[in-house]
Amino acid sequence: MERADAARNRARILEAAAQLFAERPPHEVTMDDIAKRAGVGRGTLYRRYPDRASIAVALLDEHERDLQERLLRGEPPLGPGAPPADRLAAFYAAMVDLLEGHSHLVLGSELGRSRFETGAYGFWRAHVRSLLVAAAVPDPDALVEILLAPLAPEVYDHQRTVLGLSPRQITQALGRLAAILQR
Amino acid sequence: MERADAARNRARILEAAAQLFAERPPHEVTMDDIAKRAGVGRGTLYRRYPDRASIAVALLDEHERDLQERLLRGEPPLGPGAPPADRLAAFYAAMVDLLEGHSHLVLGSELGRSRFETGAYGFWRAHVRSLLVAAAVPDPDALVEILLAPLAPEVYDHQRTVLGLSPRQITQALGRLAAILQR
DNA sequence: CAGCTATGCGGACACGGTGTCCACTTGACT
DNA sequence: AGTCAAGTGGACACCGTGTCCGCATAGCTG
Repeated sequence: MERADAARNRARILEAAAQLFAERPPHEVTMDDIAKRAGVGRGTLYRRYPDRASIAVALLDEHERDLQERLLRGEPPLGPGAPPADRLAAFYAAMVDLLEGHSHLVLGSELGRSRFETGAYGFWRAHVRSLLVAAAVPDPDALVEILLAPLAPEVYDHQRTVLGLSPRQITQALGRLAAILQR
Repeated sequence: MERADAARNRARILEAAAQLFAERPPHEVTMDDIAKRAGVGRGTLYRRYPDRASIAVALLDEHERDLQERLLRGEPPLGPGAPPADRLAAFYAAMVDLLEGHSHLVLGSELGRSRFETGAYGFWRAHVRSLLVAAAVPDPDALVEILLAPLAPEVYDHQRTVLGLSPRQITQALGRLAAILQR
């Protein structure tokens, strides 16, 4: 049972963090900044969010839930019903949308390798693995991570920012990757 | 023109760093540790290597040079002469060897996104891009990063350590990826 | 409405790593 | 041997982190 002031502060913290991640590169946002902006003490901040990553994860949570829902019960080709290759391509397209809209948040998480331990990643992994199984690919476990690797926020950011690729180009290239499942 | 003591100290620093990266996770190795182990002051260390990443890059340099040489002038399928798909598969296999042998170094670099700025990455990129061009793939620029993404040290480490995959399994899965070029 | 309790708050604090700076040393050239 | 610039090393100040504990207050109870 969460107290009213606790709930209010959590909302403040998340909003402050969202603002800060939007206006600066993530490694320049300190826990102190977030606490200050939220009008909250350090102790209060650390009580719920032990580090920057957990804040960004919380921020992304709703968007991820939404996509998860569409993967499980949405219309094909994203949802069930379409051939695995098409569903994978649709998944890639949806992830590009998500990265595009919230890349600074995802990047804010600075997850690095701990990215693999988030619940969301586990879900993507399970989803893609099921597509691989449906497509009768040998050794699906080995291929899953490889197919998810291009969705790493750092990779996407580099493609967009440094190389100047458009979301559309990236989506199409990923679509070519998804075609692997067609054999 | 480098003075004799400077050269000696550089060698010491690199050896100390190699030892430390081999015996501990990278984020537990501080610049101070490296300086201590090398028997060198902090100032001396920072003079050449402004951060941990640059040390790891220096350590990896020779191995990368070696692979670059084999890509340019070695026997097919790694070197020139074989079909693009085969050369890409061979490149993947060689990279898995490199990651397997020196993963703690690569990880030590903690490159994160700055990984894309290293000279070695630029070389991999140019190489794979040339294979894509040779295979007449549309929009090679968009596909290059995607094909290199699975070689990110974090991804490889996760596959090996957490998922318990063997280098052979990973190589084979990457080989399946390389088959994209066959159409 | 008053009293109670435990949950939550917040700022002070100690710690550890980073990077800089400058007085001193030492190698290389004359 | 003398000169001087390159190189050295450790002290120092700074910053971010995470913890801890006295205090406030929300929410329950009678």
